[in-house]
Amino acid sequence: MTYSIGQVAKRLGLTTHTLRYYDKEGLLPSVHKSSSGLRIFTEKDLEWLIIIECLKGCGMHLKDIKHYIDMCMQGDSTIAERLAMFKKQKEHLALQMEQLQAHMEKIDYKIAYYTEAAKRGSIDAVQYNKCLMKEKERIFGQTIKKLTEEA
Amino acid sequence: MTYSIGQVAKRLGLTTHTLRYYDKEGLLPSVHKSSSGLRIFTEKDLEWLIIIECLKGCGMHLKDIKHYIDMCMQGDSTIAERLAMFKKQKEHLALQMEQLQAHMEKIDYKIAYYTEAAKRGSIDAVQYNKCLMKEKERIFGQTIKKLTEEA
DNA sequence: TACTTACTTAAAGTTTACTTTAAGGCTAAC
DNA sequence: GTTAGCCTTAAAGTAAACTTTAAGTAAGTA
Repeated sequence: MTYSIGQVAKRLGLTTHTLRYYDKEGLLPSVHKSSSGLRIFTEKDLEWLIIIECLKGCGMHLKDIKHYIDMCMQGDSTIAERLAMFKKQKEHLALQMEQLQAHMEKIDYKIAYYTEAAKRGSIDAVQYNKCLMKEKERIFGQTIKKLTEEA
Repeated sequence: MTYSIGQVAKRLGLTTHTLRYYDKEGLLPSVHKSSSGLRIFTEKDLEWLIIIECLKGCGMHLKDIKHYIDMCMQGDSTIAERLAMFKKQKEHLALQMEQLQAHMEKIDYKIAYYTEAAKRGSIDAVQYNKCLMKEKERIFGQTIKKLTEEA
């Protein structure tokens, strides 16, 4: 089973321009061309693209993704480096997840805050909800206290 | 307790340039100036900055963050819209976390893959580990199968 | 045959969020 | 009195990942 550039683009939510751009940048070394010059994508190529999207989604730059792909092309001598790269990305990803979790706490607080404000009819009145004020202290207190202590 | 621009920059991991840039862009309407023109940051301003960092970390653009801040300045008439904004951000954030989780699965697979390759001494030999091949199917199979079916 | 989809090169344009440069001036602390 | 840190405006520069434009060609499908 093979796919045209248009089919792949549609399914992965990219444009054909982007796929050609990736190809030009050396990110798709395994994509072959038909006798008439059309790009032919195999399932292996789709796997590559899925990994590219994954690494991009982790915040890796295209040039670093290219470096990884170059290593793959080089063969078994780069196995250790590739393993190290993914281990590093895992740590990075774990950090990102922690940060998103911290953001989520703040956003949940703000939702509670504005829900209370909507109920009471004004921002000023929210302070009378002691429970919310404690929550605020819990979420903002740490960061701000650190600032105060070291100032 | 108040802080200078330099103190705030240091603590929040920003530069003084960036803080002045934010100020210029209207993101820090509550920062006042001393008689000699120095910016004076209060704890309230730090809270603002923490929220700005949070929204930025969620992928929101500065101009949308500014819109939020403008709403805050407008007062109680915008409470409903602000609540809606945070609810939307929560959904967005939940999606992001799901995606990171999906990325993590792929990265864990790659770590297992290259660990096995390192152990066996070659990429080619990895395919003999049936367990890994099943894992690969589980992780890549779905996405690729969807492609195949609808092609 | 007409239409859709694909191909090429090469350069210019876009967006976001800064960062840098320039050039000069004020003020608080040591 | 000098140094460190702060201030101003205004414009130019940077990086990343595309996107767009131009201009022409070729192959496969209804």
